[in-house]
Amino acid sequence: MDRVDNSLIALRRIIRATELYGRDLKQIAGITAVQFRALQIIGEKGYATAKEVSTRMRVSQATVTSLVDKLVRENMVTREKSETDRRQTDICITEQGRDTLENAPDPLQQRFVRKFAAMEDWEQTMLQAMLERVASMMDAEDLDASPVLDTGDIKH
Amino acid sequence: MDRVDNSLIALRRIIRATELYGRDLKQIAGITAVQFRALQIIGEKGYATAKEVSTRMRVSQATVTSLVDKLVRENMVTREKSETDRRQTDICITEQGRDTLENAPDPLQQRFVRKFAAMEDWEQTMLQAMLERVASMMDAEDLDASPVLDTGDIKH
DNA sequence: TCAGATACTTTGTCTATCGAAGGAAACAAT
DNA sequence: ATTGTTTCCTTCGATAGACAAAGTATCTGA
Repeated sequence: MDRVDNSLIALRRIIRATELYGRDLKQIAGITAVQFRALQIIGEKGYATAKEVSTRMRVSQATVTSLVDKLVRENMVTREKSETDRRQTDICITEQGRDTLENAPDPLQQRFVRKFAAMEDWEQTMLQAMLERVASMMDAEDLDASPVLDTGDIKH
Repeated sequence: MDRVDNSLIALRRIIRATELYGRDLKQIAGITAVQFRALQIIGEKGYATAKEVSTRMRVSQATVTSLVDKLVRENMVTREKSETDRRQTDICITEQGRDTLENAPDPLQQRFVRKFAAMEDWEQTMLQAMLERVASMMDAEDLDASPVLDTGDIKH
């Protein structure tokens, strides 16, 4: 009967771990988790519109504007008026932005990845299935998950 | 090979769901997730010192001060000088604070709890085990997990 | 062509968070 | 006792993230 409770507690611990990691990242790498998420999205194709970032991160456009302001100040990205639709602004990643993307530390994921790799094959499969199950239990809509674990793609 | 990736994506979705829920809570219930966490801790015994809240939430005392300021403004808690150690301030929950604690909506947990309840017995057990496993994969230290799912204990 | 939609920025406001500095009380050691 | 240290809390100033509302520029469909 308190399987639910224990499951929820575990969930809290997981979420908490990512929160704390976000704070570390800020201190260590000089970029915040949120800025990093935005940078990741921009980095995927090398550029992105504000709208796209806004939609994918699920924040308002105003928020994206101020986020991009900071990234511009830090020379991670540049703004360039779109040629095709002059209402749009392409936010383009710079060399330095790429650099940051590639070199940001990701101790949290590494910890996960390391332990994951150490598991038995069947256990990995099971874990994946379970996590996906929980995810669909918790997010109603079909969310774009990318903006969240704060920490870039996995480097194997 | 991309079992890790898919697992991480699922994890991101889970975390994202809790983030979005926090924003909803704020709009609907007029209290933010963070304030709610603090209120929960205070509510456990009916009172708590700033230090205790700070330690358990893992934020600075300065943060707790401003957090408590807001809770005081909203009549959720009161400050009272401790009798035993006059450096300390007891933060005491009020009637209204208790009320908020009891009546805050927790749609996210409810969604989880509902679906959890619908699962087979063996599946519940398995899920719990898996979540606990992931939690221990992600948090190095023995964290106090309580301040995180933003949303109070489960009402069965 | 022009009215409405769309994309973005600006402005102003909130919350959450921190570090540094400081007051007040408690404790410790002579 | 007195003096020095530590602990607890608050104040102050700063920053990030977030949003709403209002404004600007551009596009599109009728």
